[in-house]
Amino acid sequence: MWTFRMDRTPGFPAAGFKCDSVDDNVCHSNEYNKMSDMKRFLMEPTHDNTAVDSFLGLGMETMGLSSTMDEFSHGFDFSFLPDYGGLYSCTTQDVEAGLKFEILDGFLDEVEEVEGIYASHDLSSTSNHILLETQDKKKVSELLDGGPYGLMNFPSESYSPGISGSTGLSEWSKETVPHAEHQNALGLNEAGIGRRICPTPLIEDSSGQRMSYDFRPRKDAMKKCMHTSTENTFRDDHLTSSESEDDISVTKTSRTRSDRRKHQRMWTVDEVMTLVDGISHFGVGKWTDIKNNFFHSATHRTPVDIRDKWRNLLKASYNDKHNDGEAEERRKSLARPMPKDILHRVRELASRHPYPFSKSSCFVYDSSRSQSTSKKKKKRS
DNA sequence: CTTAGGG
DNA sequence: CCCTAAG
Repeated sequence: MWTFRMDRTPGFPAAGFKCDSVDDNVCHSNEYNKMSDMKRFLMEPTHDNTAVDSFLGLGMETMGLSSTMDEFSHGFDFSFLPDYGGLYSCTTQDVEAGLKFEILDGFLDEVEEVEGIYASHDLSSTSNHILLETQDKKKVSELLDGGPYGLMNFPSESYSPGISGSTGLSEWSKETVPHAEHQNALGLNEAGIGRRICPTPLIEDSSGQRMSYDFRPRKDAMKKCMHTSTENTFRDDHLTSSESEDDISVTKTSRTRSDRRKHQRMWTVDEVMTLVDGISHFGVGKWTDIKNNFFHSATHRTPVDIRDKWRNLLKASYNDKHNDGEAEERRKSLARPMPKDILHRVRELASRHPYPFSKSSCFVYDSSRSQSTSKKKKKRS
């Protein structure tokens, strides 16, 4: 089992930015060792995803997507990347890789929305598979050197999901859906997210009955691909075949587009960190900027969503601050243990930026510790 | 259209 | 997450 601890530093390459703090960009060398296992895992085609491919009819070649790759990559707009000296070691090939990744995910999203299925992003393993198959192994290796997953250097939002892997994340991430109703509907929140390997291509409903769907890509699917994200590409899988079946089994509830809270996607730790990074760069309140620069590829996560998340983070960090009581323990047993480091950063940023909470003065932070640790925050816009 | 706030 | 008001 891999245990990728989130010793991510402020300047993590997730967003392709350079922080004004010490470390910046590319993965730190000390992470290489940790990643080696994962790399090996990725390099080994032992996991037969071809079944999934054919099942979904998502074979890149089959769809002739490869031919359109150039078009895609050329039309992709990276102009949003500020010149923070932030270089993302992202070659054209990397971009294509990322695009392939996104495209596949785009189809998945399409499927999810249209069919109402949440086949979960387990299928992203398919993407990896394809990537690994289409790219020169050496090349892939290079890509991976930029991080646990080469495409993680893809300049947009947190492509670092891989790093967050670890069991801790899945524990944490599957909690964020408060309503059991959605949890059920999303299925993947129960077990899907966090384990992306799906040895079995069969999609089953909760009763174990196999279901068949038309996964052929649609016209607008392609269009959507351009802006689809791959945020939920966790890699914390440990091939627990026992759970793999649950990963895929998805329940389709009678939810329509009219329903509010359509797909409440839980925020991953990576996203949160990306958000924190974004806030440190642009400051609180510049949510469109943060969205465009740090969550560009995240179709969901509107500026408002980001703002909301920040609001919640503040609350979380606040709660985390002074509650060591018994109520906390009870809460923690059910909820995810939001990484302390993140909460610290949140608190730090919060002390720096006054959130426009005109009335709620319930967010009080002692500026004592945050000042001592301060030095990485830039200036407000 | 973007943000702040409240639901 | 959603909706709305306000700039």
